[in-house]
Amino acid sequence: MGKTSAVSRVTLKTLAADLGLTEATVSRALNGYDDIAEQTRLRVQKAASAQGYTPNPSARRLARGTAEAVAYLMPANQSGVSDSFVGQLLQGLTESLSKRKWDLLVMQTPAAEDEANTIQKLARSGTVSGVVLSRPYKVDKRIKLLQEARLPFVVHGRSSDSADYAWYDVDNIKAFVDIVDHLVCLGHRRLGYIGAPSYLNFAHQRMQGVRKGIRCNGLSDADLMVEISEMSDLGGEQAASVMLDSETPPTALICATDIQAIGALAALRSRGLRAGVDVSVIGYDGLFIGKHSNPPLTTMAQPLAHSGRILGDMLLALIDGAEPKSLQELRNAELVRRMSDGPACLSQNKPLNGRK
Amino acid sequence: MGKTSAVSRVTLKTLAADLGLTEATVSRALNGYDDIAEQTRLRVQKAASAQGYTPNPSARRLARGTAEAVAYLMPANQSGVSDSFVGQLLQGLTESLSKRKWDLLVMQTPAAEDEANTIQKLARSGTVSGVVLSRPYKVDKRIKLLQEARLPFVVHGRSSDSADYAWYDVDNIKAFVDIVDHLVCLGHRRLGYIGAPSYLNFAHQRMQGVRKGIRCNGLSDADLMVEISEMSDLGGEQAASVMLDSETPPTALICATDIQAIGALAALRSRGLRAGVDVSVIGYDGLFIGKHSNPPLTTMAQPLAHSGRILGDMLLALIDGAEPKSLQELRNAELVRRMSDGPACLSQNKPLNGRK
DNA sequence: ATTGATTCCGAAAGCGCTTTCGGCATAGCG
DNA sequence: CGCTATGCCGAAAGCGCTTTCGGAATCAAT
Repeated sequence: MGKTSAVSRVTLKTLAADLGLTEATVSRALNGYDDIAEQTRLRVQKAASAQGYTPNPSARRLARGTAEAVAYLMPANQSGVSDSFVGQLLQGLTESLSKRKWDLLVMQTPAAEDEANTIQKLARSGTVSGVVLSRPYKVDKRIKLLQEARLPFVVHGRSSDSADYAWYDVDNIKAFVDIVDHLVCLGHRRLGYIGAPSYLNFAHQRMQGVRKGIRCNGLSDADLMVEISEMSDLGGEQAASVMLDSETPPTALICATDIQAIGALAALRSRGLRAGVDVSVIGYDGLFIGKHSNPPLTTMAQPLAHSGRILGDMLLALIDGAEPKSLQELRNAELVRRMSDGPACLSQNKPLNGRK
Repeated sequence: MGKTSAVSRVTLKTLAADLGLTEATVSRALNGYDDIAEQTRLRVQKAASAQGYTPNPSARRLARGTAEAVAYLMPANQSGVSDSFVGQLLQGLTESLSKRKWDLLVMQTPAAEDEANTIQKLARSGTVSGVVLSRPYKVDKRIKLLQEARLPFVVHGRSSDSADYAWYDVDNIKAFVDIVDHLVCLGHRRLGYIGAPSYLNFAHQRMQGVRKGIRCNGLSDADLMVEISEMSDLGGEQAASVMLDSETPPTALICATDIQAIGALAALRSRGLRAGVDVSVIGYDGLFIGKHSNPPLTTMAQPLAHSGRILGDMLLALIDGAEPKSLQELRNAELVRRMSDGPACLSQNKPLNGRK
């Protein structure tokens, strides 16, 4: 038989012909215009679903002049460790968008130089009517470009100046102040911070939080040791090693991300140190997997349960004309204590006297 | 200044007017037709990039009759644990598609009943010219629907009858035979298998693999204890608990996924059993996080490094007219030994004699 | 100088849908 | 019965781009 030619498409034209109506009438009937007799509308709808008519989105978009689609800009996966939140976020986004039957595109901004290009193309081509941007940089060109292009967008996170656009973020500063508070309460006086590259604004914020926490608790910069590493277990392990092997090692390690914290735990183990008793380790993210690390990781859990849907809803509202400034949502992270934190050993807090 | 009206779009028409040419000519110049004088082509290209012209994809798609886009059908996230591979896969897909500047849509097939509907709409509307499907069921209606719709697609994984379509998969059977072999070599004779719901075909395959391994090693069904659980740490923990608390507990636990294996480790710990010495535990997936479990998890690592790109390339080839059957790629998983497996204690192998 | 082949560009149709506008009915009113 | 209002539908233009076709030049060949 050979392959029969492609299934002949059912278009407005064929539908209209079948019904003895005009394309225009059928279109209006299907799109809820009120100048169509209820009876014909029913007839049309029945025929449409019977023949399995589905409008060609390109044609519709072209005619309507709207994209009926939004794009998600994936964060560049720098260190090989894929971001597990992407899946969840996308799921939420699709949920939110499906209410309007809009499409979700995912894109990656390639090399930094092409960034501008990519965004501008996106805006000018009218491929999408909105954008969700994850994990902005401290100063993020993409945001400026989106603003200039007048393309509605919401940011998952915030860049340094976040006054003028819509975002959904967690209060990183507060979260890390809280961590410091907690640790100080436990008697820790010499802290180590394992940070992430600060061009990522969340990393910057978390660092700020730690600094603020230090000040608020009457400690000085001398009481804080800082190492920046890449966001991977290895990075965390190396950073932790440096601090642990220093003259006056901190009694508690605060990590910008759980991944790094998990690496830090490895560094402890390899030195025979017990996390939670000899040295405290606290991460951030609330990764489910922290429950099963060795020992289970105490962490600041960020609420990303419905972040995807929230971002989606925000974007839709924005496209409908809402004020960006009215769409800024700040959530709080929550400390979930597992086993990697504990009171400071007093002996360790005064090593200069104790050891020498 | 109030907001200036939307940035006026630069279209073929405006471009052509500026250049004193026809839209048709400009279009052909930009699309590499050879009936355009080299000199005008240059002139056009210069003007286009100067004015930042980007063709409207809807218009182009409509005119060309091709979607220039493919869809990724996300696996439904059943147990709350988001699939971390989604991010990686998408990254690979975008890479592959960007070669042709095609778009990537992600969709989720909603409730099982709507599945047919969703797929048919996808096919009939011409939204995309191809589909990537992840994690098929043992018998997967979506696959049949895609075939009937004559929409090119590649499957990440295989359903039970995989002869006629393109797929990329790991040899699950071999992987689990290998696991059994390995365990038997280590002296284990009583095995437990923590499986996943077998409507997911990979789960079925893995189960088959275990069974085959048992046979090949001269063991009988009586030597294998099986528990099916959902794919989560808790599921794994519960399943492991059941086996561990049975009359004749297995000396080694094979888990369909790392997540479950990690749960199984928890079950061991809570019983004071040492993974790797009292009971062996082997997972599957090669999740990075297994390095940091307690103890580090021995696992069969599946190669999903470039799976996204491979799937993308396959799909493009398919759309270009390649034979589906010629696009079937089977990879092997690889055992990475960490700390959760070890030789069987002889005493444990004969508990009926030893204990009673 | 005439013919035929090239080279290059314009004209025009069309992709499938939306939307405005106008017109023919029918209904409602005095 | 004539009038305007109303309900319903067809006609037509257009969204921005592609692609086929034909025609006006230019060129080479006889």
